[in-house]
Amino acid sequence: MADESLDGRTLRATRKRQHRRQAILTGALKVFGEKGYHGAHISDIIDEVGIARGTFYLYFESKNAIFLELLDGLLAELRRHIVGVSTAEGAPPVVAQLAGTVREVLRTMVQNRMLSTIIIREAVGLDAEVDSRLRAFYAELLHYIRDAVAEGQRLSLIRELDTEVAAMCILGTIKQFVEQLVMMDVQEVDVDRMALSVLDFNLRGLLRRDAES
Amino acid sequence: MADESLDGRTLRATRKRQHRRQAILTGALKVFGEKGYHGAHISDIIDEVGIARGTFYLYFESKNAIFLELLDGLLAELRRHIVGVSTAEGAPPVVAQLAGTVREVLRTMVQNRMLSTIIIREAVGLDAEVDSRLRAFYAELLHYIRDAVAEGQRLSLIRELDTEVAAMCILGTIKQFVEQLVMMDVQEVDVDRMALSVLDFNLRGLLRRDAES
Amino acid sequence: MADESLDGRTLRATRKRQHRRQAILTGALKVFGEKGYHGAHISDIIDEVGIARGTFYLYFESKNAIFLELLDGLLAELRRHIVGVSTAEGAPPVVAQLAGTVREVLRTMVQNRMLSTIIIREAVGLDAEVDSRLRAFYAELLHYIRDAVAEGQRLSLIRELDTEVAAMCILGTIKQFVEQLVMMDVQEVDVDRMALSVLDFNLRGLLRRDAES
Amino acid sequence: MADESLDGRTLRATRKRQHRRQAILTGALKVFGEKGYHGAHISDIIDEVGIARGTFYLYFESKNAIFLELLDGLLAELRRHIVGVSTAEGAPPVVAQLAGTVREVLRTMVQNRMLSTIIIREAVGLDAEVDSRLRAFYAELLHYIRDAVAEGQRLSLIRELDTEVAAMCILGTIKQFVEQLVMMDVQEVDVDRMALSVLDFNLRGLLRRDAES
DNA sequence: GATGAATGAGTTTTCATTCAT
DNA sequence: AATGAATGAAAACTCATTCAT
Repeated sequence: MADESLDGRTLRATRKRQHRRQAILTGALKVFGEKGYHGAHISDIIDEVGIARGTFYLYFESKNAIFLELLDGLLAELRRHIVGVSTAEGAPPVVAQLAGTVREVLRTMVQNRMLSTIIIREAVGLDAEVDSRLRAFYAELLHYIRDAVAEGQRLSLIRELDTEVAAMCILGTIKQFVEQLVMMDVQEVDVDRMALSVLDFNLRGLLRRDAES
Repeated sequence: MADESLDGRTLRATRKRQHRRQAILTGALKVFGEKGYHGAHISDIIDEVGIARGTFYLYFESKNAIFLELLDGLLAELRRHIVGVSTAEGAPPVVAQLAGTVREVLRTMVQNRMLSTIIIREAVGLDAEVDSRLRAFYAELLHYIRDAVAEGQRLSLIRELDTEVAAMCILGTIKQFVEQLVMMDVQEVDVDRMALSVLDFNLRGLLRRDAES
Repeated sequence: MADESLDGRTLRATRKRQHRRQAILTGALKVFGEKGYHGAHISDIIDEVGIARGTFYLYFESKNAIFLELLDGLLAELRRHIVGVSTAEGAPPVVAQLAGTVREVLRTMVQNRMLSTIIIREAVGLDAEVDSRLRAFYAELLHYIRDAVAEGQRLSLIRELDTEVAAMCILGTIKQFVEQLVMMDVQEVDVDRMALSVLDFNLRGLLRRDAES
Repeated sequence: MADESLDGRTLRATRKRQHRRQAILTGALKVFGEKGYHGAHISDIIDEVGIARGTFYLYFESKNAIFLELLDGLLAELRRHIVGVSTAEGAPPVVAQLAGTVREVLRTMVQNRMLSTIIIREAVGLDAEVDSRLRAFYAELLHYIRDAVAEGQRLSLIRELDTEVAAMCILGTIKQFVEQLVMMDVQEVDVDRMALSVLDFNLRGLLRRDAES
């Protein structure tokens, strides 16, 4: 009996702990999103969550640490959606795969509107650690895009061009869309349509097909 | 004699004042570029310029004020290069005009590498004032691009597409290039070639011409 | 049965309580000895003992209270070894009694190495209470030594000298030895030999016997 | 003219700076002496001196830094009085030289009553830096005393004994006297007489000359 | 005008103690 | 009794801005 009740208690305590930890993360996310990293003070976070000063430090080591954790969370989620383009038989067309990735990245960032703002706008230069993680993430992203483009070339879907330049352009268009989406306080955005628009632009460019001739 | 010498003195004093003011702006630009807005302290600026602490406040009202002035300077210079697309007779082709603008924007930002970093990365969220100026600038830029695209459509150079989306994509590609250029510590970059690459990407997209058929 | 078992339970509970109280005292002693009063945190003590934070406060009122209790314990033990010099018939020679006391004091402090460190180095100035107890203890000690010296003079064993000064010197030599012993991490020290050395120095001084003539 | 007046101004400014620096040191000394290292807060020091919080940090890097400076000052002054025993012809007798050193050490510490308190009681264990300087100082002191004792033995002034033990005993007696002097709030103490008493005790010990035979 | 010493509000972080479970 | 999460007062330190000289 004792054991069971102890287990129950411990379990409940652990859950409560996790719950509060999550509450602090959520509050911090809101505050960071509203005020930016430098404008957000520990005081703002604890006021938002409704906890005492010391309680914050019971769950996180510092302002920087909680920010890093939020950042890591978002980057991890983004990475989950960035899966290499597959050319296996039966796999969807490369372009469709790309469209899927673009759509998921946009969707994730719109859902994490507040943190995305910071990632895109403010995070660079905050901190050596933050910097290096962001750099690494963007490098991965560029690498992924470059590979996809190269694969498209191998399949003769994509024309001859500098894959490096193309990757940068694509990344730029995505970032700009996220920034726009995040700045607009629109709750419901048709992310799918947007992803298709971005992709369409990147695939076909501005010119009329016959304008080049 | 007295009058003349006074005039002379006043003149010289005014010139000296202007000169020093400029020196402080230059020093601040360097420091902001190296350390970012929050990392840059008044101490860093006065050390860089070689003036006393109080002197800084004789020329600028606050840290924020000098930053705003630098920002305004860059935005003004950028605006000078963003001239509406002309369809007057004898004007260069629209595409060439666009290429020119892209080239000048890139060139200006690379030349003002340090401040550009801040505009792209850090300035948003600093301050209501800074924010609104940046928003206004980007809005103008988008507007300019949108108009140019629309003009291209009117001339049947540009295919049917959402000019809003196209403008955002183009802005995104440019920003990404600037960020890349600014991050790389390359002194000499072939901005012209880059502008052409960006333009080429934006004009033609990724796909092979015959891949669509 | 109920009564008996209740008594038994009460008894067992009381014993357990005493046992745990002692465990906390021991853990605190170790921590205080290693880190000093200010460097020792309640967290260190409860980690050392393996109890919860709140449990500590079930047994002791405060950090200061447990420190005071440890201090009192050591002082009481030291006092037990400081018995007045006896001149009763059949009593050992005064010098031998002195030697015994010095030996016991050194031995006790070396055995309580950790607490002794604090008494000698850090305890003064911590707290009015701690201060007054230490002052009282040292005053007693000085008094004891002074009396012993005076007794030695009455018995014509000890030369004419200021007993106050002599007592202070003797106390000083003992404290210095304890400090040295405690600083050296030697586990086994020949306390007896040391006590004899100290005593020899104090009795005979530096000079050659014939150097005075 | 300008140069001269500038020099004058600079000179005056420098003097004022030195003066204020000294005032802070003095205030800190008083506060440290009254409350001990841990009990002394920056707030106490700035209240004592009558300056703003930031001003303190204009002159000293941290609480630890100012304490270290005070400590170094006292140790330096003490070292000035600890000059090796000279056996050159015409030099004063070794014992007289020793007496001089003891007298000067006592005098210096009594004059720097407040800091001496901390050195003797509290300083060990404060900080790695403080610790190592104190250790070094005491090691020097022991070395000096040991050498003096050995020299006395070479000159047949001092009897056969363990110079290490003797040095520790002598150091102990001196420390005890300083502690006593510092604790007593007596303003005027006959340091000379005390130094002679200490020395007499250390030289001749307790026993009557004829008691040993 | 120039100087730089002085200011003090504001920020992060620590840790002994309390209290609901 | 035991637990350990929560508390919040208190402390060190920063830095944009002011002001007497």
